[in-house]
Amino acid sequence: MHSTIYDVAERAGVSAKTVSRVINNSPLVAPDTRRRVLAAIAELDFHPDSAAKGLRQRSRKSVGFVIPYGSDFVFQDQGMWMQTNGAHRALAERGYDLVLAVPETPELVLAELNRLTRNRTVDGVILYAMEGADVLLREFGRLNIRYMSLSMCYPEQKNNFVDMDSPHTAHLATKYMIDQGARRIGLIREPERFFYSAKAGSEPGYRLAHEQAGLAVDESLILAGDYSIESGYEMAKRLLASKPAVDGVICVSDPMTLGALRAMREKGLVPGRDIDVIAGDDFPTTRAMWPGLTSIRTPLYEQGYQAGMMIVDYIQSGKEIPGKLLRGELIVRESVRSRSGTREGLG
Amino acid sequence: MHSTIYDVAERAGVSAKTVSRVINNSPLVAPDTRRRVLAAIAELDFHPDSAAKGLRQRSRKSVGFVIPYGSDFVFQDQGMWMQTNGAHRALAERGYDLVLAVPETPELVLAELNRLTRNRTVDGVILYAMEGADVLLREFGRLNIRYMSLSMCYPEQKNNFVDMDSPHTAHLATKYMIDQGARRIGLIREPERFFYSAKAGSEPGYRLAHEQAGLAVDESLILAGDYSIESGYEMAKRLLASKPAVDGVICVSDPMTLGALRAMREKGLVPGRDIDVIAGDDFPTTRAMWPGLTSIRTPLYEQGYQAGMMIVDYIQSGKEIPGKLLRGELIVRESVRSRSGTREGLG
DNA sequence: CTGTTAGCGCATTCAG
DNA sequence: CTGAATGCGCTAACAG
Repeated sequence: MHSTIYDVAERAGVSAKTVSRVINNSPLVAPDTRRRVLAAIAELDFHPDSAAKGLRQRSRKSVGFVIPYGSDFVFQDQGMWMQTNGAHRALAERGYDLVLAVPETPELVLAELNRLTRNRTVDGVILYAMEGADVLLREFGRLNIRYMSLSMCYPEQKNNFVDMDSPHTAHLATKYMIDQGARRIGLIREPERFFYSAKAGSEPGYRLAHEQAGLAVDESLILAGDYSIESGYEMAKRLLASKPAVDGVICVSDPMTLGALRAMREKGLVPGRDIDVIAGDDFPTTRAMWPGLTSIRTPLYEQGYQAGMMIVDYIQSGKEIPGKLLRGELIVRESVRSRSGTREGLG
Repeated sequence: MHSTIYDVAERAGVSAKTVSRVINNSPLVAPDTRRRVLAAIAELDFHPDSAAKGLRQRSRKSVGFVIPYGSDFVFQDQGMWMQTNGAHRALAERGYDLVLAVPETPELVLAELNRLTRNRTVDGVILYAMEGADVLLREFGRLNIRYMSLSMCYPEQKNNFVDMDSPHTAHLATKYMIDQGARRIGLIREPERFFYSAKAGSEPGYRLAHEQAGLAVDESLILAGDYSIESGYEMAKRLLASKPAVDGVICVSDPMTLGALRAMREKGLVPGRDIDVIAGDDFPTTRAMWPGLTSIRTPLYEQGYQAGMMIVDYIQSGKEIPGKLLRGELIVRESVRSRSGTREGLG
């Protein structure tokens, strides 16, 4: 049924080791020999057994993609899928497989990671940041587990992460809204438990923009969501109830934006006409539903891709990789009123 | 660093084989011996090398989840992620890992599958249905590859699939809309290339409901989308331009629904006030954005879960598994006008 | 109930 | 440039 390296060797009239050399692209094979071996491989449709290879080389050529599943936001979040896809692409390019892991509770995370790495199912892991990840990461150091985290997990983390430069994007968004004339801007920011993401999330950027504009920050206008639709709704309701009323809202994720928009709809407020809105992720589905929604576009696919590349670098070099920050961009549409020009609302 | 089965054996004062028996839950071990071995395993934090095990047992205890990547709809589709998650959960429960594969072009699909299975990286695959899958599946038979397809891949497929009972759901939706008074209902259905999904997709259900109501079907009102937002937009534009005008639209997926809603918005039509709409998937994000959107809810997580269970059954029994159809439900909200009662529109 | 022997398929010595 | 011997860590087969 399955042919082995010996079958190929016999057919090509060489030793198994030579076949092995060809498989592994060793330069120490005569061109003609290589050709004969390649032909034999093709004829027999030979595929080297990954388990045997892994046993011998102590590497499975695969990476775990670990998503600690804690709440439903995981399922509501297209971003997760984009990151996964980016990581997969990078790994595939480097010859690694992606093994998905979704521990159901925080307590299971370490056990699952331990299993995957200790039994050599994977050579390393990409870990979605979550509460308590800082503790985990230190444990990894002790256990010698190669990892990359998607988002920073603690303030001093210097290596092995890919995160968004949230302060930068938040600054862009806030500055833009202020420049257009908004004066009381609500911020629905990252959850506390991801707060160390990119050196403290969006808040510093928001504050900086205010400072630069000579505007005081009303602390009650900074609220943390948990990335869910519901939290966006709740936080926006609070913001809309503030006095004096907010004239703009910035949401750092699309699901939260959806919730916020619902709260506005309930009050009869139309984004771009009655209130300013900057949305979070610029997912295709959000774009389609709310034409003209000015958005922060975060390179999520790219984030996953970078993480994939970096974990392979780490695995192959054995050296930790300096963390990387990715910048999003502001996509200007019509949900922020232009006080200087004509008033344009959304249909 | 990593301890082996021999280390454990030595520490427990038994042979390696006995340790092996304990690891594999063989009943042929004295309770006391088992305890001693278990203790040694814990003390050494021993995890049996999956490669060595796989080599010996000719099984990696893993399943490939293959998503042929052809177009962006993959990224727009939260359903994919739900299915993946369902499959992962089932596999985890059965002790299998999930290996993600996303071949970039149709030509690469077979090569990738061949690699994964022939080199024993996976024991079987769950394959997302796509154009040409029927040909692939026959090839699998020849190569003795265990597979489950998400959706039927050809009309006569009897085994190894999990699909939605689309005719049933479409019938539910269409009947409901007719009962509420709609008379010219547009259907934006599955793409041609997935048309064999569930014995010909939604169309039969749509037709049946018309027949039962004594209504003729206007063929020009049945249009195929490609699951993308854009296609929903285009198809809806055509439907809205038909004469006499359609008074209702049924979309079989949420992204297509979003496109359709945009087309309606452009014409100033409000669902539930000026036109009836039944949406496709009932994703959380869609629910949040369009309160009151009457929807078909399809059990996508369940579909993945079933596929996971069934592929393991197939792998372990060696026997093909009869295909399974899952039924969605109709979630009634307010986007279909009730001609009998009061007229209620959407805010 | 437990141990011994052998070998899964490949790649790493170390020789030529 | 090529090959022979050896073993990665584990478990089937076969004893006891």
